[in-house]
Amino acid sequence: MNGRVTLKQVSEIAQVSPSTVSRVINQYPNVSDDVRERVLQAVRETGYQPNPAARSLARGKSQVLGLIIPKSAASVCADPFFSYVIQGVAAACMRYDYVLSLVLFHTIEDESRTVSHILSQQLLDGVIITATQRDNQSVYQLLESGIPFVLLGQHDNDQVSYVDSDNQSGAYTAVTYLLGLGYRRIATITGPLNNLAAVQRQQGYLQALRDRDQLPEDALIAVGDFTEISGYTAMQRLLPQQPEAVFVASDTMAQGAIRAVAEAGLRVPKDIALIGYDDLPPAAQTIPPLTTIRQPIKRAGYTAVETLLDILAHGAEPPRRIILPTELVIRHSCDGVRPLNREVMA
Amino acid sequence: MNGRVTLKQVSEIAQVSPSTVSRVINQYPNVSDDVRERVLQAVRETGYQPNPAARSLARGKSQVLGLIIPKSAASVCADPFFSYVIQGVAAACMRYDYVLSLVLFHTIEDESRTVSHILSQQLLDGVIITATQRDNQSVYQLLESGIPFVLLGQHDNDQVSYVDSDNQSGAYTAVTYLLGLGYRRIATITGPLNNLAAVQRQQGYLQALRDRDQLPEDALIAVGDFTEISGYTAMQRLLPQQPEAVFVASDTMAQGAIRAVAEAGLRVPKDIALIGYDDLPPAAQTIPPLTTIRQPIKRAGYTAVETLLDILAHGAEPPRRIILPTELVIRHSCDGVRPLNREVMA
DNA sequence: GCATTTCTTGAAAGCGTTTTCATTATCTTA
DNA sequence: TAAGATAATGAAAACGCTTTCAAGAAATGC
Repeated sequence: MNGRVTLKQVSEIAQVSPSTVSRVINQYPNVSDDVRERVLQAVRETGYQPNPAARSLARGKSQVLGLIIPKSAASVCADPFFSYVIQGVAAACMRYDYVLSLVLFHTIEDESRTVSHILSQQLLDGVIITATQRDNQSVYQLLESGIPFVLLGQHDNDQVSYVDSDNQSGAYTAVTYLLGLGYRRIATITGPLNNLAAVQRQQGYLQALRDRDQLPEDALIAVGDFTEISGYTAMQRLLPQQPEAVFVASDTMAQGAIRAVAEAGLRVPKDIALIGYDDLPPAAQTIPPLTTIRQPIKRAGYTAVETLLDILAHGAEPPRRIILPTELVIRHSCDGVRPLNREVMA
Repeated sequence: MNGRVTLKQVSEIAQVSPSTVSRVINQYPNVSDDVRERVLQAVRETGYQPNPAARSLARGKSQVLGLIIPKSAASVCADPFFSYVIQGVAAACMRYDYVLSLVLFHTIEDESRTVSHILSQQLLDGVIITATQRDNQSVYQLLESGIPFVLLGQHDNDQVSYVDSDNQSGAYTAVTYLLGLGYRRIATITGPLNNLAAVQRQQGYLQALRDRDQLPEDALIAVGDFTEISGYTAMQRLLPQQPEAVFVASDTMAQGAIRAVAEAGLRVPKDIALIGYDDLPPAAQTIPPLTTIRQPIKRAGYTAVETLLDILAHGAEPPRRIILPTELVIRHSCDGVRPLNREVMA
């Protein structure tokens, strides 16, 4: 029938009290089978759907989750990373019947003001925040406010629950793979060092070298900021050092690196091998297609929601720490021949 | 004070009835100045924030807007278009104090089921839907349901309100620009022809040719589907026709086209000029940087929300049709020298 | 200066659920 | 089979706001 059926009307049709209908709807155990069936029948007939507002009011929960992305508009667009996060989170919200409230910031100044504004609305049951900056203020605001939240990305504070992918191990795998192919003088282009993920990838890089008794050289480490152009300039700085291979901490930067290599009249992978990180769609379309480390961004978003719901149900203690595994995706940017020193990969 | 202050508590502090507080909060005119001031003072003191659930219930409005993106997960990610849409919509929702509920579909089968599910929830005050497919079912479902909605993209049905950018004029500008530079034998790579925007861009292309007395040739029209790879193959089909310039209906396809040109041993823009459409960030990073038509996607999202709110406030009649202008962004993919036939651009 | 209109305010009835509490009906168990 | 425990149900009170209605106060018109 029409969409404005109320619980009371259902109760009249089923000849029971509203309380009982509510119990059936919410799957309480203490309802006799025949009554339950009668109610369900009435629900089916009428097409009854509980009114979310009334439910929120009575239960004191909004059934709304916030996704806070504290990044300027420009960078959200440029980076498909956020598309994936949003997708994963949206899918999970859908799946668990939550409404997703998306909060994007345009400027840093907005951020703290808006976060506290958001929180004071008592609108959100919980929050997911993507904050990879090490010193992000919003995280502390959330912590202080006591609202349940999950961070996408890691954090030092031992009260925060987070979901992240294993940056260090991903980087380690990448570099070990390059070493296994026989490459030496492996350089890296890192992300911005105030970004925890960037630091962890760098550490994975260093660890892999050390485990194979390679001495890391400062000259082989160029700092970027995850943008294409920064990959381009970083690579230009690296080229005089004549690295045989480069571990680039993001696919986007790898694109820039490829560009720099090409402009220098060199070839990937013949003259220099490149391995990226992220496995975003453009990675498969570079020339040559990029060998890279896939991180399960979408799944991380999904998992973050599930973790948040778990916290909502069972409390924030103990904090949840979830690290998702990464995966090596082999394409053709490391296919250069390195007959010397060739080893079998672990 | 704490976040659980209720209107009634405020009313006690201000020594007025709850009704009066409500009137002040909602900016009703009929409140004497001194009373209003007393109430506002109490609100400030307590940090009172209205409870959204209670308000929704009483008003019968949820203050939630839905954004429906009927696209498979993969394509949403691949296409930054949607990032922009989401941003614009999210920003506007924020601005007007609405909650954004994001609805993404994974499969087409999901679509109609989920749309009706969504609608039956009586959760959404209104909906924005991005549907560029000409025969999209969801649009009819929305129409039938009577829920207020705005389409991002155009539609034949004369009851639907929409916001879109001016595809035909954008394409017209692009082709006219090429003609003005002296190029002849201008080809086009179109989007999928079940997509209205794609068709309109094609029409703009045709019209521009006709207006300059150029005869369109079927052999110079290659159909793509907005993906990089389709641009690549379309360009391969076009090359034997030796076009001097190509109007490519999306930047993403233009990237593929550049790739095909490069592989054929030719150069953009020296041997063949290319002009794109969209002006997404990657456009500036192609080699050479892409001259393109900028469409204000984010602004369209923002405007769609404003239009929807207008409909919510004043009814869906008459349907709103908003066409936003596009803009020519000149970079370096049309810089080839064409000494013959050079004309002044209109 | 009295009747009429207009303003300002408060009381109270919703809005559609959930949930507590009390009541009755149904089992156990001795 | 009586007493106590347990299960199934309904009445009614929240939840926190908006809004209608009525009443009293102030302003207006003649």
